[in-house]
Amino acid sequence: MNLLKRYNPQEAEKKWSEYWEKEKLFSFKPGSKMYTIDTPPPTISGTIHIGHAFSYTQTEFIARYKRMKGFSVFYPFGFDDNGLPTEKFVENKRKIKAKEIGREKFIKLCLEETKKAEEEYKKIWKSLGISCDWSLLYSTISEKARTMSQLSFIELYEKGREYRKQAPTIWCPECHTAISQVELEDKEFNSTFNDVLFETEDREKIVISTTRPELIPACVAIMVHPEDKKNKHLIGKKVKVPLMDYSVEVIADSRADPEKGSGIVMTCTFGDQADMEWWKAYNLDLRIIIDKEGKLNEKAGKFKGLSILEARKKILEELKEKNLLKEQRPIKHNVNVHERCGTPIEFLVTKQWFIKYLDLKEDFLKAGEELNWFPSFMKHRFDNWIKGLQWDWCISRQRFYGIPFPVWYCKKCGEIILAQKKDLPVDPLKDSPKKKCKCGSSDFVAEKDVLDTWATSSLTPLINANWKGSSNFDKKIFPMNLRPQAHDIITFWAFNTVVKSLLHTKKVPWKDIMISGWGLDSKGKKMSKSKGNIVTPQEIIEKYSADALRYWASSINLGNDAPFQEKDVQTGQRLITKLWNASKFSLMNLEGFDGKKPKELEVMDKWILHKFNEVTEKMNSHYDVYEYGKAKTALESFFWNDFTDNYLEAIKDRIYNEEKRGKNSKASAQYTLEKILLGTLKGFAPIMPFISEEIFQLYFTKKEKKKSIHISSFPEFDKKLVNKNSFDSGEKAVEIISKVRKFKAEKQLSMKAEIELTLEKETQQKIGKALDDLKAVCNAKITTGEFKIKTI
RNA sequence: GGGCUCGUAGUUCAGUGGUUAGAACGCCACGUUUACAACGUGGAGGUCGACGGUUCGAUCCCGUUCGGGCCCACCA
Repeated sequence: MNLLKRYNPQEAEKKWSEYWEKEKLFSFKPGSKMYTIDTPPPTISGTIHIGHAFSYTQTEFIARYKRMKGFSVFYPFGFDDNGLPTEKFVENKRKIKAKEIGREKFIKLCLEETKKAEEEYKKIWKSLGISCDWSLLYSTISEKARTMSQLSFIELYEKGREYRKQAPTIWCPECHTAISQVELEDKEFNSTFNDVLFETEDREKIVISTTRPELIPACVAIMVHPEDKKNKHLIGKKVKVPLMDYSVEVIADSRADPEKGSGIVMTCTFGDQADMEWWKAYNLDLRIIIDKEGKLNEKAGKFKGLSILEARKKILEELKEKNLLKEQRPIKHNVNVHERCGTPIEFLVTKQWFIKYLDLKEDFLKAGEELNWFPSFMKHRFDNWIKGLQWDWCISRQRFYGIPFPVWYCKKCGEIILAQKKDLPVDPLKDSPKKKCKCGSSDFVAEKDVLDTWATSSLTPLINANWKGSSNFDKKIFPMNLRPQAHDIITFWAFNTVVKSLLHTKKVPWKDIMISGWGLDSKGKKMSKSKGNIVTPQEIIEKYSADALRYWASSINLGNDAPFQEKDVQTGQRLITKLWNASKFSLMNLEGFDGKKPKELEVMDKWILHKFNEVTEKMNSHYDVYEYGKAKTALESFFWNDFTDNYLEAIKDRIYNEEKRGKNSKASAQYTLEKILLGTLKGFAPIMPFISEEIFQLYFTKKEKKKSIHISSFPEFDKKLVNKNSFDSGEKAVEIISKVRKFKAEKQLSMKAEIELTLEKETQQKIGKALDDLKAVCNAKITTGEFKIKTI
């Protein structure tokens, strides 16, 4: 036993990590008692920070706890390695543009780079001690995921849930690509509100205020509120669009706010979401004047070729010249921009694939009811999102690196041709349909779009359950016990997974959903490369240890965000040192102990067993509702305050002075020490797996007949250990000890200094046989009388 | 504007309808004690964001309000 050595976390963590892998400790074996986890696949975007370590270790605490509770834990790992974030990562890393080097070459590079990045991610996750089964690794671009994602597409098409339609898309003119709503953010701009004069067919001048005069050539209607006294006489009239030679109709719609500007709105295709709703609702003309490069096209007449900002300037000049610009007021307003480049987005109309689901809102809300939410209030976000849904799910993206649609179109008749299920996965650009079209033609056009990555990542429970279409999959794995994830993607990942699961299996995908917060920088701000405030897990692991980092992550209540403070990691490191030292003391004094329970246990021993039993009960009930932080706090406080500060001090006399105190009293201490140390290590094992394994392996492997603490059994509450009398005696003794310590500290005495301690008869009776331990700890002579402490 | 959430010691956070509101870090004093100076013992430090209400009693429950955060909507 090498107990004199100081604990070296770097060495030990590497050693145990390799050991666990070699022993295949965490490999999943299906059994009768299973616990299945739908692990979030991190997006491959090149940046890993401490926030990732924060949320992934929280799942990990649960996985390790459940394993020790005897569950066969299904804990796969995955990567979300396609889609725009990955494309951007590869473009930046290789300093290329996807459009410039072409589809095929770009995909090749993406596959290369994601493979490299994944190895890096894997290394970090392993160094964190994440106990997933790496043989279950999945990736959303893998053949299996491509097959299932395409299968999902085909099945939903067959169910009549999918349609393809010309529709407005969010478009970034800077990046020349369609983007999704998730990729938008708000940015405040200084702008001007321009009062422009329009003229009705009967020569009435009306004022319309706009921040986007360049969209005047895209005007397709004018809206006023039906109850607007000032303006309702305009309804149904034709209005000439300034600078243009066409007219539009005035329509009544309650979404026009009479109090805003002049109360009259110009509807363009498209300036914002409201325009789209109006366009849809009134079947308006389509006048798209902005092209994919962000320039005005021929529909803008003489403004063709100008960029958006040039056109704005030019049109305002002309309006001024013609006296059609009544007033300009500076305003500040928020505009949706693309998060990657900060460019205000535009809406273009393109053909897209959709999943129809607005009719299923009630079912989705019901599904939310069926799930157990931890913490419960997170469910509100899910409900709130569903209630606010207004659009079907657009699942097509005009990108290169993603899962292709298994779809061709007949050149002759336009028929949609789907791939055969048995041929999946297919790449329509390389493969061809096996049969001729109904019309007899075999001339096809491949669908070039790729699927939204959420359309695939929403299948993770099905991918992991080896779903094969219809309801054919491993019912032991699906539905899963737990979906762990952070709160920012409740509306995306959690919601989309519920959608797909209901559509394919009519079941909710999990029993429980555990929502974690974010790990933030020390000021409580999100970590990002551009802000330069990233702290990586690697640097913290190197400087301290993975256990200490995990300690920090365990100290936050479920669902809360956590600013990263190095001092919290230091506290974890201190706990590790304390555990090592306390174990060193214990193991040194367990040498020669025969492991047998002595006939009678001493009072202080029964006291600590009782206390640990209480802690055990708490830990179990906290873990069962995913409150790992509370479990850790309970154990930590027991370990530090009761076990090391009081118990270890109390038994020293019995251990060191066997001849004076008797053989039984030493054996009693040893028996208890062994029990409590083992229990404490097990309790800490899910949070700090390395230090607990290190100490376990020094002494307990043979005793427990387990090759690792992580497959030993978690402490359980034991009725037999409840002992109210000994508990009361012990508490009283500890109370007196702390009074004595205070006395000595105030008198500036050494803790070893001898004193005379006067205790009332009643107190002495209450403390009972623990009085001998107390005497030794306090180095006191006991006399009887009114409570008093005196130096000698 | 809507939903949720947070506001407690210098800092980061626990916590409960009921004596005197806790921990860690930091600070101060003392102590070398055979697990631990990578430490121990003790101490100082709070109007529980503000205002009302319910209650015998509110940091906790209810209402209003102020301030921070997240999500959504708006952004003519």
